[in-house]
Amino acid sequence: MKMSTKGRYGLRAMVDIAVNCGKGECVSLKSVANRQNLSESYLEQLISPLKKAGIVKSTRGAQGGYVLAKSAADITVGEILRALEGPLDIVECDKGTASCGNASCKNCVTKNVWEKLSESVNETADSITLEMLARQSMSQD
Amino acid sequence: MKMSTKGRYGLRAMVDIAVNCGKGECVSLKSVANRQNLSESYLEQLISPLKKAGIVKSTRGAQGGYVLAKSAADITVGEILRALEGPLDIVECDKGTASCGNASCKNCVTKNVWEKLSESVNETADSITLEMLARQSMSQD
DNA sequence: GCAATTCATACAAAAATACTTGGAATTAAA
DNA sequence: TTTAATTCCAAGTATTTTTGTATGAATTGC
Repeated sequence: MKMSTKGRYGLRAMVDIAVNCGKGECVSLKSVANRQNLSESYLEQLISPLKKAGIVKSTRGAQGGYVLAKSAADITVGEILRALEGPLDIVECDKGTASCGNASCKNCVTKNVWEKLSESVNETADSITLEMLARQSMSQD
Repeated sequence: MKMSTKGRYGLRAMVDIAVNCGKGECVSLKSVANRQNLSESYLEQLISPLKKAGIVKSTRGAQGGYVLAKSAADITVGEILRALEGPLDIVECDKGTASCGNASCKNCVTKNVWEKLSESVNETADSITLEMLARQSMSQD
């Protein structure tokens, strides 16, 4: 039931990028790693799915780095976490036998539970934008 | 982000017990395991925390088994899952350094995110009672 | 006494997590 | 044009967690 470091570190990295690339300049992962006290090489792995999801853009080479691919107000926490962790479903119940015990899912009343939980997690995560977090972070410094 | 088999199997077992012990009689784990197609010895490990949490009662010896320790209407899914899985927190942020990177948690704007997610999961899980699930299950058979 | 059951604990295989390592490709700046 | 800084890519690895199994003791109805 716990979120892995992918989601935890990745969201922190996104807030860091949102805060530190205000003037069109991009930020290197190295600087993110230093500020956030994270391993740079591990961050590299986390940023990759974020790029594929169209959340950040990169420029290679010296002086390169990352910028948000769109406005922070248009990026939700849900979007970020799904890119990093896959579907935010507490239980994936579509395999039938896996959690139901019988292929027909006849007795699978628990399925409704997992669906409701997924719904509430996704709704909550989607209701928070990166801009909100960036604003909070900046008002603290 | 996924719930382990503890929560999945355990909740199914609880629904099974709620459905199959209507007349004050108790149900053996063996019968639960058979109906639900689960390993009996593994179920034994799952029922233990449920007993400690005061959700089921047991009687030992031949003809022994388990009964709900209180009315199914007074048992929530949240209660069951917390007994099985520990706190239903997507991230536990109280350790400071673990997810924040600095002990003072100064920049930990993500903490608010994890707290909101936890809140919505707990609220949703607590809004579903075992009675609702038992009713659904019985109406399907 | 015997069989059925809960209860307790230790062990083990498999899977997932959390990184590290090594290098290739790209590009701005010296 | 070299050099340093960076993204990008793919494996490899140690640790932890998960998902059970195995063994046996304790209890109790028949």
